[in-house]
Amino acid sequence: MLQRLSTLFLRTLREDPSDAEVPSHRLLVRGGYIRRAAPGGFTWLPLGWSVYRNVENIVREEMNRAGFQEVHFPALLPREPYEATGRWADYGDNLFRLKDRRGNDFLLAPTHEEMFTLLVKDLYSSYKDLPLSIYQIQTKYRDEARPRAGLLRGREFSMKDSYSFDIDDAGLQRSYDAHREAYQRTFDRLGLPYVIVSAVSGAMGGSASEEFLAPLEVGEDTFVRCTDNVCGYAANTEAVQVRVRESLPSVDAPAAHAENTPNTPSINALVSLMNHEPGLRRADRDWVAGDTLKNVVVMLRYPDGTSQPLVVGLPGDREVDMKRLEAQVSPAEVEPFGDEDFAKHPSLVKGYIGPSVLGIHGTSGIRYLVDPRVVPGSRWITGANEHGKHVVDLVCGRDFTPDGNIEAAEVHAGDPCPNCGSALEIARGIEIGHIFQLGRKYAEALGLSVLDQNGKQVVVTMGSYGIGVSRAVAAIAETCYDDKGLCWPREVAPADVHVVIAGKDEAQIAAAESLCHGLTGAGVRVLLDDRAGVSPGVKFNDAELIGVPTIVVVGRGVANGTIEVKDRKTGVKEDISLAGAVAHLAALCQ
RNA sequence: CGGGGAGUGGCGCAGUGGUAGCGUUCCUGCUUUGGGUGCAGGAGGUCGGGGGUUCAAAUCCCCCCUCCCCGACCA
Repeated sequence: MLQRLSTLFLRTLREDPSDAEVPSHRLLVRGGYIRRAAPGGFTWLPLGWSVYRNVENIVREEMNRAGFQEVHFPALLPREPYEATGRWADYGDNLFRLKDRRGNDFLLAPTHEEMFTLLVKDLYSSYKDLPLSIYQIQTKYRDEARPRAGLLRGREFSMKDSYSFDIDDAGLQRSYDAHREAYQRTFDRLGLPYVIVSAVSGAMGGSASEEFLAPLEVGEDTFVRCTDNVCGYAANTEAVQVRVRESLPSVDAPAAHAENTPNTPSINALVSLMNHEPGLRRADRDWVAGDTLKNVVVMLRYPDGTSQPLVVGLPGDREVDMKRLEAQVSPAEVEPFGDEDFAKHPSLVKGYIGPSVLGIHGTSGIRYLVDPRVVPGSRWITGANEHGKHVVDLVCGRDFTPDGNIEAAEVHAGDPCPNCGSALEIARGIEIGHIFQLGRKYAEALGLSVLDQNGKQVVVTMGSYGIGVSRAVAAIAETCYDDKGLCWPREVAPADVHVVIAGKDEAQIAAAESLCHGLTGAGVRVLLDDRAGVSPGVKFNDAELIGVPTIVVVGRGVANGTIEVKDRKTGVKEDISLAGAVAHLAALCQ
């Protein structure tokens, strides 16, 4: 393959586009790979499309290698299947909806669980047909509230989505493991570093799920992992399970007693007062925020329009993490509890809410879920449900009983690893893949079952697995660039070798042409900068911006029978003889 | 959706009521040819959209759209 810059549909930019912030967006636009075409939508130019296809092909090859078969669905789909699974409502504003000329509802698919389930139902009806894993590489549509960062979060993007179908849970586990392995191979080939983290399944439903995150600061996901990888634990913050003892040994705490604590609607004010008031001071040490039990009220809004209050109790040194809370209450959305809501619930005294009125059996009737650190036997200072008063020595299990636990408290760096107890660290990552054990949710909703060996109908159990293909292009760019431009791994690069003709000397041009002819004959993909009247400086800069892994300069060395070979990533240059150049470069490119 | 910033030629920017400018890109000619050559001439803009105020609006007022950042949202 030989592409000539003299005719390539390309214009590089001399300056960074002002609306691009993250490196991948900035450099892909500047290098002439993509152009913004719509809010959250991009046009791929020849160089970009070439990289995109390389990535797509690697994904495809690895799926095929694992024995998964490719199919292809429309992106434009009718409402009914999504109605059957409840996702027409659950997806909310994020779903692109439209009507045909008869007024029938359609959607642009955000993902295809329903259609795959129906397709298998359409064709298969026996356990003998299973297991089955099929996939597609398709354009997906999600009406994101805020598209951002170029290709990293668009409203139209390309995704490889696979679905597995098994007769039982053991089969699902095998299919899941097969996908997990295929994903590891895929990301290894793409040159993408990744961390596999435990995740929550969110709107997808189902049980076990893991995310593949490329650990990069520009990523939108926050995850924790065991510092120095002591035990290998890693999880999305949403999925972190706090490790606590079941209960504390029964303490000989005095009976709970209410105290006057005027003007202490905040934890800080309360702790400060408790430490300064002689009658309230603690003998052995100062009170700290972690001694208090903070009760946060929120309103849960469900997709059907109903709403319901919830109180989350947690140690006063932590805030509620909205992402973690929403992951727990999904598909409900969390809204702040406003003054008018307080007016409707007079038993809740803002700033002084305590457990005695909470719980579905309490006077307020509001569900009360607590952080797992609030274990039976733990002792707290908390609101007395009276303005300016708090209760001290309130013991969980003795003086109050919550309705249950909830993982909604912030995770802090240094918190103990749930697995081994060593400190956790917090990092950011780009979600490049996600694998789910869906279970039977979709098969049940859409009636996908097969006959087993005994002639009995068995509901099929499913998994779903996604790789963001267009996002992977951006993620790869993010992992490999410098102040001069992009720097692609060879397998995804738009070419293997970028040949620059440095001078206008006939001998140089002839040498470059002959070299390129030899290279393409050897199966090397070549980009040739044969632009006449363009100064060498411009060509060098463009070559570095475009980021092909090997740059060859055919210039004044030709007089001595040599050319220069430069590694884009390391910057290492070496002069090699023109005579052996094809063999040398072909070996370099494998 | 909340907070902040911004929309002027392909790209980067100036322009606070009076003839739309600069740099770059692009075209022509000469020049230069190993790190974004130099000179000269030229092309390219309904100033995000709509309404309003005014003799006159890129500029002032109102509404909307879009982009960027933070948060919320988000397989």
